[in-house]
Amino acid sequence: MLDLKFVRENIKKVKEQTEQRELDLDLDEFIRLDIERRDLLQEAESLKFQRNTVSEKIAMLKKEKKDAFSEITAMQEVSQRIKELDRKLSEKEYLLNQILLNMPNMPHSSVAVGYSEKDNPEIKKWGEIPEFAFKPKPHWDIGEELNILDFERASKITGARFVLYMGWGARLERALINFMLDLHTNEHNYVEVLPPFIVNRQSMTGTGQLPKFESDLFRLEGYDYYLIPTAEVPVTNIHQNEILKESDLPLYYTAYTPCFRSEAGSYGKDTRGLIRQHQFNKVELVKFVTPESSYNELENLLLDAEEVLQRLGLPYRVVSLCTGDLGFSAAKTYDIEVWLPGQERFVEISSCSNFEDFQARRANIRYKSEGKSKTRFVHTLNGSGLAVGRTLVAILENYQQEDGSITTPEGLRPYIGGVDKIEKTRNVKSEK
RNA sequence: GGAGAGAUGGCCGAGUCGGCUGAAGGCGCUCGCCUGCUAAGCGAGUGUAUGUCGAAAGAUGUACCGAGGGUUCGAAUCCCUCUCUCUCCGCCA
Repeated sequence: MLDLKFVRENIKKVKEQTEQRELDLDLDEFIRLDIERRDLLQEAESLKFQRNTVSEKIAMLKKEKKDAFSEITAMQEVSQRIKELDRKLSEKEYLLNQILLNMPNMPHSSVAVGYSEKDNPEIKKWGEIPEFAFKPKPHWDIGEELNILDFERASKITGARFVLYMGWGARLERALINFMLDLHTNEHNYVEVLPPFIVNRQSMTGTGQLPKFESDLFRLEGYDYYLIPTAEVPVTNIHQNEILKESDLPLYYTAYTPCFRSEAGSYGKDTRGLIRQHQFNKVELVKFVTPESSYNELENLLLDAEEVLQRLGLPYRVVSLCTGDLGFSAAKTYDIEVWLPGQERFVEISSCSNFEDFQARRANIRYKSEGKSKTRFVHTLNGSGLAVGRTLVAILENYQQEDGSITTPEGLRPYIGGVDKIEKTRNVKSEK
């Protein structure tokens, strides 16, 4: 959420911004409501002052057994008027808040202006695109041939866009989770967190998924609860409504969670394989930092995520999202895209963002330095470290051998009992 | 799911029959004094949000005692609804 005062004072900038994103927000209405709200507030407050003073006087009069009838009748009217003003006021505030909650963050000045992902500048590249003496296969073929990914049975169990990992597939996924968590906790100083996978409306609003993106979420029937679309939501909301000590900052958290996304509106996109699933695993990195340090922290967050790919020997590039491709809550985002030889394309495997105080304001996460009285909003950041399913995809496609087996990345071997090669997992075929 | 108890400031903990209670008292913390050092002692201060005045220091208004609503001139105190915590029973990994 943007600061009301900021919007008021920078209405032109905000307008340009929302127009560029083709958002339908009535900012003139916003200005009008803001003025009305302040007028109402002023009137209500001066009446309340009057009521408080006279009420005290009434108490005195009663104590002295004197008559207070005229004061009381006068205040009856004042109270009625206050009630009316308060009602109008909360109406205006509600409307203002709705507009604010639907207003996206302002991009950082270093973000390139552009309209789509084609305009995202490439920041860096790492690793060699592997050469194959044969035609590399896409992971869905590899996975099914090795009997480690079963899409058919998953759709029987649940439906489309779910996957069943079997044997070495399941083992590899678990190994990746452990590998990532160990790297971030042992070497990058993150505290491991295992949060609830179901959150309430307030948490979803705090990080910016609600109210605008309800259709992307799975909601529990009969509750105001949602399945998390990313660990960002529960982990960022750990400190919802808290005032942190500056000396405790920066806070680094890492969490493994499954992520649930309805993928509404993505029909026909990535329908094969496990690139786009309703449920996938992710190890997330979340930071709470001071405003002064947040952009430096973003660079380091990116490096922490990149290191996972480097240790796994997977080639990737980093792009910086342009203004048109930037997410709702982010001020700046780097996407890491891993190379998938089976599909001959780069696919997003991590997204590292600085939200500045956008989420902190929504979730009311502040900090205070020792001895000083003023509180400030923290800056929050998060990044995937990494999307586990897509990492598994990248390993299958980049490490595939001509005989159909998979060489395992050296860095991962301690997590899979030292095996250097994955071959066919035994499968039970039905006779139909 | 059933029965009961509770929710007050950084923490503990008072708040009588509704009225100088933003909230006693204690602890903690900050600053100052005192003191060979430490400890103890003494004094002052110590919430958040937002508005107004002020260059600033600061002064001042309003709101906030789990959340929302109601009664009242006036509510932490009375009434209603909800949420959460705890205890007991049931069920369950």
